[in-house]
Amino acid sequence: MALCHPTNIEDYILNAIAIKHNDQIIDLQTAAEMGFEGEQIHLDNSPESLEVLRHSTAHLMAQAIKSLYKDAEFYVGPVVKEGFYYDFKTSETVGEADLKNIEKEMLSFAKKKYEIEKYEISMDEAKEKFKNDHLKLSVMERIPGDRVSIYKQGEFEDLCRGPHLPNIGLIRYFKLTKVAGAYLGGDSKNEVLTRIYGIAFADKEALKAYLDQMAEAEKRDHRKLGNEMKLFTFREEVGAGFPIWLPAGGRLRARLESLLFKAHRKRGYEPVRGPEMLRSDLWKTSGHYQNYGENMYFTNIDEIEFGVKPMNCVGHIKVYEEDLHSYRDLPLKYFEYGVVHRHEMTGALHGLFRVREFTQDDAHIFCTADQIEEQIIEVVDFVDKIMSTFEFDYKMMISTKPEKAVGDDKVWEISTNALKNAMDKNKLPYEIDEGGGAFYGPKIDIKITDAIGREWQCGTIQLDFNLPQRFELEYNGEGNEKIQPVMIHRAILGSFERFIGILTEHYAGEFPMFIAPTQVAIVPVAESHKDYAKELSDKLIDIGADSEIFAKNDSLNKRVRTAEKTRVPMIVVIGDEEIQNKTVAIRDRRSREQYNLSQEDFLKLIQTKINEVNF
RNA sequence: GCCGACAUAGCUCAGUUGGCUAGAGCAGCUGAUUUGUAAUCAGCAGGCCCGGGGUUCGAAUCCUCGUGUCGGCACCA
Repeated sequence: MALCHPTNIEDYILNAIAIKHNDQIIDLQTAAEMGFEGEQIHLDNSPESLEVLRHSTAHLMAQAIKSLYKDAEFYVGPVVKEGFYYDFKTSETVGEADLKNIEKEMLSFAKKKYEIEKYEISMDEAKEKFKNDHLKLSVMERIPGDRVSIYKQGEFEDLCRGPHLPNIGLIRYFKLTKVAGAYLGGDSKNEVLTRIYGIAFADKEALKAYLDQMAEAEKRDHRKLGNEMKLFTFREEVGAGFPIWLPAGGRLRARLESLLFKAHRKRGYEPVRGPEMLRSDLWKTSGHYQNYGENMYFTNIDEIEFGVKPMNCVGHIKVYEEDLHSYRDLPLKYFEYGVVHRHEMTGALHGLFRVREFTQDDAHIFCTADQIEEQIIEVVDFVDKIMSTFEFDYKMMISTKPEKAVGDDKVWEISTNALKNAMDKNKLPYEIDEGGGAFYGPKIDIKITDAIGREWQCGTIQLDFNLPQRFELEYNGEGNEKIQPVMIHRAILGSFERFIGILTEHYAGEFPMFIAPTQVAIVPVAESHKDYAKELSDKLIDIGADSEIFAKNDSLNKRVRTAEKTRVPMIVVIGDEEIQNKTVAIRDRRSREQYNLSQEDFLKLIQTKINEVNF
């Protein structure tokens, strides 16, 4: 297919902005010189088109920045999942308020409709050209070969491999979204550059849809909803990263805990509990003192140093040590809603997603090497049961042996294969994170995506050969020989804090009946109906449901509205009619319907809804 | 920890270039009203303007040091 060389912007919109050749996006500048033919890419919102558009928008932004900040030097400006960014440096401070100015400048450049030209020069020439930009020079250090391409639009030139739009006039619908600091090369030892993020689309509608979607996501932010629904709070005087659970959050959490408790008992786990602080000597034995001490909190009691636990393994090991064990006893499974403290860096704290004190649904399985696979399968199954109950999309990653590791290769191979087999047998997809395992063993991480697309690790399943060895754990084998057990460290929700945060965003606060802080809102029509409301409320408690009576001295409409705003799953209105007929008038939030039920059927319905979920 | 921004009533937010007694809506309290499915009316109360220090005749407002929060980066056993 021949390529046209349009003479005005409108023609570009009609014609291709780039072509796709052997799955590679080739811009017109490159195609013109190389004569490639291929599938046309038009300016639309396809991934290929957006890739080109956003890359060029990043350049346009750099052009605007250069024009506003004369001493600006530029590092890299790639296209990423959520748009694009450019890292740069200037002597002036760039804040959020400056984004509008930069956008304005970008638009005024775009109006000039500069052609984006491409030419190649030798590396030496490039180094001469960018000799005043030490950031660009450091980019060049990493480029192999001795020729580089330069893209030029108006006076602005940038070292770049492309692909780019043919003309900057095509860039119209974009927005600079955030300004941030970022370490050069992603390494905290390096200097900090200014990074501006932006987004661009082919048309106005797509940009608007994107911005609306972001605004929607913001509404379901668990920090906002947690505040509105009074689930939890943080207070400056209490300290950063230490959540306070309010009654509504406490009820929700208690429901989750009790469901999960039963689920563990069904699978043969025994509840145990270790102390909150253990002597530092134990942390030295486990290796945490040496390797992770800077993330732990320590205190002295009678001149003996104690470490507040950052995990529950050691406590469970002490449970294991309390008895002699036979191979016949294994697997042994201990679980605990273990409160742990970790010194997270201030900048890492984020609502309930990242805190300094949290409760893990933690368990340790002590088993024989032969049992690893079946135990993994059981845990993966457990995870899937819970994730599918909540309709979560989740992703699993198997992390393999890292550089720094303990245990011999053979054991690593067996355990890594055990993880892979378990996944394959369940036909569960997974990704491999090569070398991303813990130093004591490979692991499977379960990641859930939040309302704005960020991935958060929740559950984890880790094979541990290190701690059993360090603590010299053993059991008696068939021939009465001493054998070292294998330890599987696992958490399914990960932590109640993070999981409830994600649940809140997932349901936008509209929790399903079985987990909701309050199951039913009761609205008596008039004062004379309050007794019946109380009666109903008591009956609900008897079947394990929480309710709230809205009997304030307000209009009925107002109280229905208030009840609705609490996001309670079901509202029942009761008045003379209901009392006389022993019925309730139901308003179901999910189905948006109103209907009547006899009191008996209503209670049965609630009971069914609460009990229909088991993990 | 790093870069940038922010912190005013329980909540959401006004508060001009430093200058009157720091305001509003919602929530709360009191009264009237007793309501049939998303806001009844009236009144009242509510503030160490995040904390310490400074500049100034005068600071919610300017400077400084903390604390906390937000957006990223780095970190996340």
